[in-house]
Amino acid sequence: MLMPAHTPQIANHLLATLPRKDYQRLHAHLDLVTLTLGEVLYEAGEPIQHVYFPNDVLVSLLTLVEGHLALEVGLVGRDGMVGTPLALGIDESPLRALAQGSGTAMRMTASHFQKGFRDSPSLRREVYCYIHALMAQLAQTAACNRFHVVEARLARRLLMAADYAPSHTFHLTHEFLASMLGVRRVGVTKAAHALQQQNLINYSRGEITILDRSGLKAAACSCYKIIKNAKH
Amino acid sequence: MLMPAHTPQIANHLLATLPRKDYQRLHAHLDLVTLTLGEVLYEAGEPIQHVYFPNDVLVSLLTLVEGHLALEVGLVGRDGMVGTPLALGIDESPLRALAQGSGTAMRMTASHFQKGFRDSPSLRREVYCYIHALMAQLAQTAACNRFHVVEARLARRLLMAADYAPSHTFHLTHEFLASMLGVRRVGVTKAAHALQQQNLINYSRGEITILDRSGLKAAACSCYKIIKNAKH
DNA sequence: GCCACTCTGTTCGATAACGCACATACAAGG
DNA sequence: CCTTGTATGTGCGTTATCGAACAGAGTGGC
Repeated sequence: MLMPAHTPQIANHLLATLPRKDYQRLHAHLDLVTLTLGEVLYEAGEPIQHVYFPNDVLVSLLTLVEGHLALEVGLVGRDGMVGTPLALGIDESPLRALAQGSGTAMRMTASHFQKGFRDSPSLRREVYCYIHALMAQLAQTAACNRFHVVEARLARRLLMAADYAPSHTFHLTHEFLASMLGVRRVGVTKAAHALQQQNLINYSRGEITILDRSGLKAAACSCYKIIKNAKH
Repeated sequence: MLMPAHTPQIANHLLATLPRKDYQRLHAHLDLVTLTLGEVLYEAGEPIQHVYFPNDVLVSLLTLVEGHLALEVGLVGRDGMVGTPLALGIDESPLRALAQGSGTAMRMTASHFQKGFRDSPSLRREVYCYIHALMAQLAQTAACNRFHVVEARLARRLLMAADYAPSHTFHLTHEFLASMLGVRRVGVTKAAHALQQQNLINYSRGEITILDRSGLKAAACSCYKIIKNAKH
């Protein structure tokens, strides 16, 4: 892994690739926190209190559209950060940030982040680069939502969950996935059923296991590869 | 308007709100260019040669998905710039930038922009703020593509065209709109027909006129207002 | 062992959009 | 005038998804 020897718990790529000097200055203000499924890191339209650098947890970014449940438009894992608007000089986001499972992240208050951001050119470079990747992800998601069928989108979503989750099993109910994908729960049930019959996944009462990763890739839309490759 | 007296042709908001001193330093490297419908300002995955600050022209950002025509995921008008990846330290975009009509923009080479960007804190602030608004637009588009019917999305798209176009009539064929919205040409024909029967618009062979702006707003999805309000 | 709850599976008709094919209509040029 | 090309309109059967309602099935508490 990329993490420096003196901080074994830092799996976040943005932090891990900082020069040691820059990292140590930030270190004093970074807290290791544990996030739980369903935790709202910030709400759309409200001031961002903290930024988060996920280690082994997935955070989703959701848009709120009237008459619909929140729709997922982006996913942040250990290669990103939650709270990018602060890096752009904005103190709130139009999106809600929601933890997708249990795991750890490095947390920093907004003001400490802003100071650290000013003082570290390396951090700025990393974060701006990540913002670019996130924009690519938002654009790809827009296209994916338009063109691809539920089954392919579900496969993509499960692959992304698996990439960031600590284990190959994770907790996601059909109901919850339906909200993320912006479809009915029944739509997810059907798609998940189809994937299970192809022996790609297995699930029961919210516990999903990936059986055949490459098969699932074949069932997913090309957006999976595109988004993955955008992060470099 | 916001444009300084000494540069009557500068209608672009980002440039117009710069302090005079900062603007004058940039001025030497800014060219007034005329864009024509269909002109590609940069291609996805190829180095960005110039940035553009639109005056009275609309530029759309398109994602390329295999098996489909390019889908519009964002629109840049006089309140934005084309070439934001350069501000994030990236020299190419995953998106294609396409001029949506004839009009003028201020153009700058990539390297001059990067230098000007380093030297002007005001420009940086403006551009980062715009990047935030653009991200909000991408996210909203993703949701809009998922939830809203063609007629509402068409209405929104026409309103946005009208907001940035010099006149209330503009040239957009059904075929072209279909590609932007990611639907069949027939879908646009039907939706446009419906809007025309409600006396909201009028069109013939690509020339579209808006007859009832507020009526069209009512027919459009709420995304129109949301995206507009995000730009401040 | 029973109850309440959550999660998953199934069915129904309705609808929006699809792909394809063809018909009309208008404009420009020889 | 006639041809060619572009733009728009229409009809057809098909598919993905919707909304709503209900039927099992596993899990945990009492």
